[in-house]
Amino acid sequence: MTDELLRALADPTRARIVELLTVEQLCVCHLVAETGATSSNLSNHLRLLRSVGAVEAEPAGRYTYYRLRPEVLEAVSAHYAALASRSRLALAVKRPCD
Amino acid sequence: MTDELLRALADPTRARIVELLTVEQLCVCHLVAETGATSSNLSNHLRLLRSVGAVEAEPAGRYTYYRLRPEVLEAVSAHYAALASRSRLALAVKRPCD
DNA sequence: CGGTGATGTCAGCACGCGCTGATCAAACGT
DNA sequence: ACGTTTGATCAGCGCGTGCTGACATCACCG
Repeated sequence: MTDELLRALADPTRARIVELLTVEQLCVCHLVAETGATSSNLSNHLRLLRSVGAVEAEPAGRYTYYRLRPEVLEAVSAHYAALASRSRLALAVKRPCD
Repeated sequence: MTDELLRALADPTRARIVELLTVEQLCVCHLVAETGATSSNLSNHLRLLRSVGAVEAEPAGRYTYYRLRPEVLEAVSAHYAALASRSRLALAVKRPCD
């Protein structure tokens, strides 16, 4: 669970991209239409999402389809679930301040 | 599930704070010792974490103890779990590009 | 083969944001 | 009461990073 992955998913524009991709696979032109962002802007965001393994690209002729990698999202979910679980136990412990 | 909450948790320093607080409740002086950051730096981070509801502060005389709010972490986990679940179905759908 | 449209890349700019240092308030110990 | 310590707040600085615009590339179509 790298910080880079969490930071990549926490950006508003990229979070929007991820949300759109949870419905169906989309090519960049769809994302341009849905988000209103420029193609170069989206291309930069998609490159970052690729670099952290959150999405993968499938060139299809002139277009490029993007899809999510569910395992990665599942890993993020598990990460926060573990933090939540441990934090429940932590409420019972208080380190003395001396 | 606000973007602000996700962004707050994605910052490396704040992620470290959260991780430390999953073990036990700590006051700011402990966090200073554990992270090596300055108290004003930590105070700023803690204020942001408070503003998004991730932690709560309990003044105890001269000290201030901080603890996580497990429900919030659980909500974040559930958020990503839902994305992961939906994304699995999305792999079977591909919007035509015309 | 040119023309067009889809996508990627990069340099440059601007804004956001994290870090610092100074200051202040409150609480404890002497 | 006074000094010390904890912690919060704020202004200012600097760096990271997202956005843009121009250019390059590749695939399709006439």
